[in-house]
Amino acid sequence: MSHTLGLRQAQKQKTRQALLEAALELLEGQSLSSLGLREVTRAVGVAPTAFYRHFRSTEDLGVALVEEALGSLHPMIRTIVSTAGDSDERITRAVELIARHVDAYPSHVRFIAREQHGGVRPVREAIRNELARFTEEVKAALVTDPMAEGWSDDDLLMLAGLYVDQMLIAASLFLEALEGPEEERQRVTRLAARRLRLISIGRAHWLD
Amino acid sequence: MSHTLGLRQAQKQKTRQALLEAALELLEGQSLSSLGLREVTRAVGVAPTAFYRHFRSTEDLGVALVEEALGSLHPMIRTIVSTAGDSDERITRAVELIARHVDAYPSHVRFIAREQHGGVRPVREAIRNELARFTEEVKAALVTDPMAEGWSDDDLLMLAGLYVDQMLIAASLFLEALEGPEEERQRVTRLAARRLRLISIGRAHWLD
DNA sequence: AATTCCGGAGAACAGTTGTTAACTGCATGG
DNA sequence: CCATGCAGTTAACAACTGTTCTCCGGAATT
Repeated sequence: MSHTLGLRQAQKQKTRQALLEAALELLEGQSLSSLGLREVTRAVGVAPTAFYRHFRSTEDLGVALVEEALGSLHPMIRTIVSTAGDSDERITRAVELIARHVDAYPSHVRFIAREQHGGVRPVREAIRNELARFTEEVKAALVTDPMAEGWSDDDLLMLAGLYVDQMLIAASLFLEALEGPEEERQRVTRLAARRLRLISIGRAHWLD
Repeated sequence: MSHTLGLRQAQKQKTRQALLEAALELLEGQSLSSLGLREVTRAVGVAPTAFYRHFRSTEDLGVALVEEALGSLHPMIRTIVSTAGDSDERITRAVELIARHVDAYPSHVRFIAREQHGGVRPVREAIRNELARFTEEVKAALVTDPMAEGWSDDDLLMLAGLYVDQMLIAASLFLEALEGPEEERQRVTRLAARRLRLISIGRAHWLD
């Protein structure tokens, strides 16, 4: 299946990746809808027209970025939901993993947070679809928990969505705290953990 | 106090308002960081240079839009938190009010959702500050509730933030459902209500 | 009634944008 | 080894951008 790409295609994917990375960096200070194609090629050190060999437009590039950014998030969600331990331990571990992910891929997180409600429809939809897949995955993990007994499918999906949204909010808060003092990070950690704890308590008493 | 503005200043505020409204409309299809000053003046039917009489830049205009958009939201929050009745009634009423607000000011909601994490720092900060004020207000309302007995200040702020974020998420969902079928709006209504209900349950058992 | 103030218009600027066409050189497949 | 394919280049285009300076006309002030 995985042919060792020819020299030709290898070089192509290399500049394609360079374009994506340059775009991600430029997007730290603006939104996708204002990102110019020339701006990106200039940052890479390539002719403007080379852009068209890889993407039809910056919109197109944005959609590709969604896959890349949320692709890196996918394994993390798996790790979080498959963590063992009691409720508090799992929450602490989840927040910790989120913080670490933001440290590792800050521009990915920024891009998703920014473009989730951004000005480019196809990108918004790509993010929405991808997040819906995450939510389904979280829901599937919740079903296996004995606590899920008696829960309707709809309610489980609601809970999963609540968790996913909280994770995104937490990630966004960690991002803002990235260049701040360590104490700010600690504050965010505690806040996010307490939010998740309250949701877990609500979950435990949902069927009362 | 309220002088009837001179003809001069009245006309000025009129075109200023026209600029804000035109910008808000243009921002339905893009982000603030890609909004051009000429674009706005063209939509109003005024010379590009007239823009400078009112704003230093589109960033400046964006900050002004934050006040306008969240100003309209302020009284709604007051209404929600001051509503009487048991938990379920209050939740139903709150979701209803949110839906109605989105119907009345869709572009305001869109602007806030989009620029909360958007590419223009001063605007992000203005939104963050304004939302923090809302959260404080919600917290102040929560304190008056007998259920708040034994709660720490920090936990109350956490809960208030949770509520505010959920309201914003609900508003954003209603916005997406605006041009969709009625059944989609109903789905969002039920989803938002159940989310708030779960949070309220968690709140009721927080001190266990 | 004369003077100042000021919101807006007009023209011009240098710089940027997306897109087109025709090209070059090198890896690829016959 | 030769012919084809194709990633990237070069040059040029019309259209657009933010910003400056100069000016106009009418409201505001005295």
